[in-house]
Amino acid sequence: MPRPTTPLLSQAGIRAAALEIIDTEGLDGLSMRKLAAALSVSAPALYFHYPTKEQLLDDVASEIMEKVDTGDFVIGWREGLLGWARSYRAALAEHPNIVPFLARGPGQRDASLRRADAIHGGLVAAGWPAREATMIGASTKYLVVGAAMGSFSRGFVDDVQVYLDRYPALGDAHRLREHADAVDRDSFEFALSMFVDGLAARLGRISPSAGAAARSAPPAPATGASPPDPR
Amino acid sequence: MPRPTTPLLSQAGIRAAALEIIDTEGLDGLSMRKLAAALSVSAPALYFHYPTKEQLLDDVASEIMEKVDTGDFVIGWREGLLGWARSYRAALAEHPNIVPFLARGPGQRDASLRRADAIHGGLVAAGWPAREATMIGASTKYLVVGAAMGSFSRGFVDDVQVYLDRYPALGDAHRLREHADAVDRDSFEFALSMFVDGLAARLGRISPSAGAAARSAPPAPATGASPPDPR
DNA sequence: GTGCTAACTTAACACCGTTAGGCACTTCAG
DNA sequence: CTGAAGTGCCTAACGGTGTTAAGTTAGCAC
Repeated sequence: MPRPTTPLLSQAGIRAAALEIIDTEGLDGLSMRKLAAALSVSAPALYFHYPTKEQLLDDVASEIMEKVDTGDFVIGWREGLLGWARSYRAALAEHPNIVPFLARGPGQRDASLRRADAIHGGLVAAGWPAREATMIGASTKYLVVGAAMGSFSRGFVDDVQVYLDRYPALGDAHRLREHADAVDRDSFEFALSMFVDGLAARLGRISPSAGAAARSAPPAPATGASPPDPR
Repeated sequence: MPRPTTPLLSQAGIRAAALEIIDTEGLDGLSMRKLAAALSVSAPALYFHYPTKEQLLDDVASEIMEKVDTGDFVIGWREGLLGWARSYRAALAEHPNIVPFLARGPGQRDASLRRADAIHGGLVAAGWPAREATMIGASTKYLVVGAAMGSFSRGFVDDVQVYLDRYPALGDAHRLREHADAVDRDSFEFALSMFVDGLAARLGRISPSAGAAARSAPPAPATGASPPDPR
């Protein structure tokens, strides 16, 4: 019976169902037919609400990225960078299966640009040259995305392998995954610390006042940290 | 006419053709039928040489990874780490389209383990605690893979966008890609320096002798840097 | 020469994203 | 109150995918 009294589908409902399938069955486990079945509907019905699967995944990805927080830059560049990196990683960790998709999509949405701008502004306000602020943003993203790939999508597990080979006492086979998770979590925090330490030393070199300020209290209130909206 | 006098296919030939398609048409552009056509053969013929497309891609990926070099650890941990990271990134840069696939594949091949072991051994020989050596290896990989994702697969380009928004003089639209490439290359080197600087400072703290040695000349010849073959 | 295996062929299966066309229901114009 | 328009679903179908099954013939061992 076509055309039901009250609509069966909505964009939000479709996104939610899609994300659930991705979480439980992986990215490859999501097909339009399976998604439709989960919503008790025929596959083509979805195309009335989303023009394409790609578009749907884009929206799901954006929804996930909304949990990324760049607010800590008002405290200081160090805090801002750490807060951003950790919330970014946490967002990806909640839905590891979608990470491979994120690696393709342009992600050029407004929200994405706004975040990039907050980061850039926060760094420049703290005394970083604009060019280096760009590179710091890119570098941090490399760490997060790289960690997400390594940890969640099960690729590149050789480090863990070697680790376990070397300490067989820890290597009860059935605990491999949780050990791998722990190693990855620690490695991410380790990388982040080393990177930020390197940054702090450099900032002290190129802008001693800003470097010193960051080492004790936050610098002058970060007004002017929000440049004009890009685009 | 089945069963030709001289075999038409070989694993190496199939891999080469597959990589060429991936390079020119992208990862999605590779289908078994198209690959077969490029080799003037019917699609099922490929299955006589490779049990599955996944397996074929795995082999192609391994071939690419063979150019990764971990030899510089005999000079010192810093040189070893930098050499590894750069050759790793270079290998991925040569075939950017396959990077998204690398993010899934287990890569638990022997060669991969041997590399991980060389890295671990080189770091430990230089005075790093085993646990931290593991994390350094993982961290470096995060940087390389994250950079590969950001640069090559065109995802996450917002940084470049903001950069260009801020310096419109540089932003001749037709040069966007080359600017993006430059920003990414610089950002990778920047991230690597900051990370290694942070590491050097830490090593100086936890093992002053090793830290000092690394700052001047290489330490004692790195014999004992090659632990038993894992697995 | 007979039989066995290797290396291909064509046909076909089940699935995929997506489009075309039909049908019942709601909404609004006159 | 009637009729037209449009909405939200349906089934059928297209061209594509990875992969399997079954058939055919060349080369080789005995």
